[in-house]
Amino acid sequence: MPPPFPVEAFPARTPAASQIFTTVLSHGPLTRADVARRAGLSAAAVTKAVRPLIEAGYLVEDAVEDAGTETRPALGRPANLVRVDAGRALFIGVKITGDEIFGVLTDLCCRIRVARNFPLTARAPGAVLASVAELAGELLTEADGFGVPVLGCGIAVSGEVDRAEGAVRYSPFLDWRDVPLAELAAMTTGLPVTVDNDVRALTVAEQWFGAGAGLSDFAVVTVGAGIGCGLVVHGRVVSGVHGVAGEIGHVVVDPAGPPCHCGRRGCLQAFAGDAEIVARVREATGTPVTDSAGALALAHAGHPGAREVYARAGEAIGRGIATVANLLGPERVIISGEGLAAYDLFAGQIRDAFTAAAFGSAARCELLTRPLSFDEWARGAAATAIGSFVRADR
Amino acid sequence: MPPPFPVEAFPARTPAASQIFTTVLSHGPLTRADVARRAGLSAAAVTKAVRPLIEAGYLVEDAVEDAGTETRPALGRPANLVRVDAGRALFIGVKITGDEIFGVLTDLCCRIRVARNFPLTARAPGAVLASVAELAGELLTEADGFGVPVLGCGIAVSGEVDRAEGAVRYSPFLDWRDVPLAELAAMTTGLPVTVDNDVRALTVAEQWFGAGAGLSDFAVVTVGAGIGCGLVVHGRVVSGVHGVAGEIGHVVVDPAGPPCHCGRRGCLQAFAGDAEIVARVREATGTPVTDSAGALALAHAGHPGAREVYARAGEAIGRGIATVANLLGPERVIISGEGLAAYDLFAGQIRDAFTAAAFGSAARCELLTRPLSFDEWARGAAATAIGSFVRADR
DNA sequence: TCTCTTATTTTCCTCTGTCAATGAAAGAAG
DNA sequence: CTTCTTTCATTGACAGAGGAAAATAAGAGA
Repeated sequence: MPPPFPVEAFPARTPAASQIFTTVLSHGPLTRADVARRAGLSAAAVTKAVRPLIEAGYLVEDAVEDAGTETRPALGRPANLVRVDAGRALFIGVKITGDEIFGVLTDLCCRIRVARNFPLTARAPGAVLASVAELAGELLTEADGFGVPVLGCGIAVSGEVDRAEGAVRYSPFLDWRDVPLAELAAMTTGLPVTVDNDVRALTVAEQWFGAGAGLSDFAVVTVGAGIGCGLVVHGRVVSGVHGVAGEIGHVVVDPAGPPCHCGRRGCLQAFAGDAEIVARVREATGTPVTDSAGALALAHAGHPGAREVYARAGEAIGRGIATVANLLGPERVIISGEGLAAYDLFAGQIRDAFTAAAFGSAARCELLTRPLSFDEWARGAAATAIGSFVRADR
Repeated sequence: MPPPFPVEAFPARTPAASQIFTTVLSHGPLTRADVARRAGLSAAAVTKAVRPLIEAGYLVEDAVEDAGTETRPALGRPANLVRVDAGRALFIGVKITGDEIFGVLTDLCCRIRVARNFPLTARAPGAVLASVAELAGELLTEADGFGVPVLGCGIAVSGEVDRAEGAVRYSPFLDWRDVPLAELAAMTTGLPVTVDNDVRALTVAEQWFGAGAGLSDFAVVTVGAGIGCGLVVHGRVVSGVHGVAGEIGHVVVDPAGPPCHCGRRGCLQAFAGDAEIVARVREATGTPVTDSAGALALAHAGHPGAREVYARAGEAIGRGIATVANLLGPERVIISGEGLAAYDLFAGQIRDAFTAAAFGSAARCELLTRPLSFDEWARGAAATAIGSFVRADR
């Protein structure tokens, strides 16, 4: 969405410059020669593209200090490392849930500097927007202390989101339909705003700054209140033609399984969603647990019924991941989300079910876990803002 | 794979030229202005790129004859249509199955001109290669009659195929592992050879010449001996990092379902594979049917048990398609394959199951059926060869 | 100091695709 | 019948992106 007033622009007009910057951003300090190799460009092109980025302060050249002698080859001229100046700019990321909003202030390398969260009392777009504006305002005040500009704001919402248009098409949790959130938020915050689906935002963060860096094909599976999945295919996040993609939560794992709130039976969600696990533990143990912590405690205490519930959840998750792997053949699947608190309880089942259901070479896909605090969702939103900033016009 | 001797090269060095040619190839005769709009280029670029292609005979300019007055706007200079000269070159496509090989000779627009098939008696690479050489030889002889050169050969094999390397990594039906088929076949046929997975080849054919033309995201689901799926995401066919993708056949639809030859239970394949349907019809009706035709006849005769088998197959297919739609959000799913002979028996179930299991806007994905003769598999292989020829070095 | 090796920069140079101007070929208006 | 208007197509000048090769830089070792 166009910002309401002129904002500093990223000085990378050519595709090569964007590519070079993102290479440095994702792969830490690199020599120019390395950048050239990774990006498939000539050394000359790198030199030319890097100069304006250094002049603008987005990149810095480290002195030849051999920070890690072991990596430097003995021969030849010592290389100069180029890296992103993380402190050059700040970004705001906001994750909106049905009853709370989380905000973070990050640097250019998407490291969290400040985190804030508010309860959300009303869900009407206007009310939420006011909360977002207040949160952003607080973060902007914090940002003043850093003496560098805030260059963008990302907002993550679950549901169907049209990132290009900056509109929330449908959000069940907020009960929104076709809300032009980017435009509205840009108006109230005075920043360029990027709106994206929450799981996709997290996927972008992994792609640029996490375990997906440098991979052309990977998936992120989030386990928590819902089961989500973000996909990167051919190096690009999959959004789906209609804004829906990665809906793994309602893939039917077992038609005879427990009923799901979506009306069907045996959805992955019904096996492994937070609330569903709690309900299932309650049934299985007869103990009136009311939240994940309670269910978790019961299972950790060794209650066989509770453990069984987690085991079945793990099995369902593993099978869901295998489905993704069979369909897309990703290089890696990153398992993440708040639900990982219970990881020890279903890690084995996830792996076993995955291995059993993965077909042929799809089984060579690597499974990786990455615990996730709730702030990281907001960080994902910030990552989308950084992405928008860096490649403003394509 | 590099051809063993110099072959005519496609005169399109720049990305724009390739793009322009493929636009004309996929979208029939177009005016230059239309091409420019579709390809997002300037009219000048189109004029310049088209000239050498016309000179080389790959494109022709139709006279201003208003073949379809209704489409022509009343105002302005009449446009000249540019189209591909289908007869400018020929290509060979070969599909290898476990017991037969199918070959076609197609023109540049991938229309079948000649079709041939051989039984396959031995499956060792050497023996198969000899058959392929013989088949290609016959087709080359036929090609002589057309007076235009054969510019490439595509070979489609089921299993894991590394198209870039031209190698068959693993083919269960042929019991091959790491066979450098492209290189070998190039040697024996004297043509540039492209090797790809059979379902992906079919998907390429749809993408360039069929119902997927112009779509950036779609899927092809084939129903036949096996259940396959080819995916196009972001305008590119998905191959998977390890050469496996679209393995929908062994997605578990119902853990309590019938056993599958892969060792699990309730795979989509176990519900809807040809042989599995026949077996299930036999069980359900007690009639010793031995092939699809028999099973089909029984169902068409109204035998309730047989109909039920087809209905369950349709349900499983619909659920599999919904899984694809939920994960990738394609614009269209093309249902194809020999199994469509039974389409009337499970069309309703496919649609119902799809609608029930598709999540939110994913349900807006269009389902399209396209009956498929067996020669079309070979045509798919030819399409990959045309693709390789047209964008030889990107 | 000289040589060897690799990194980086500089200096052309090619080459692609755009821009703006111009020519063409209709039908419409007068 | 002439002149306008509109859209298609072509041309030539041009910007500017990225490559190749040569020049320069900076250490290690002889």
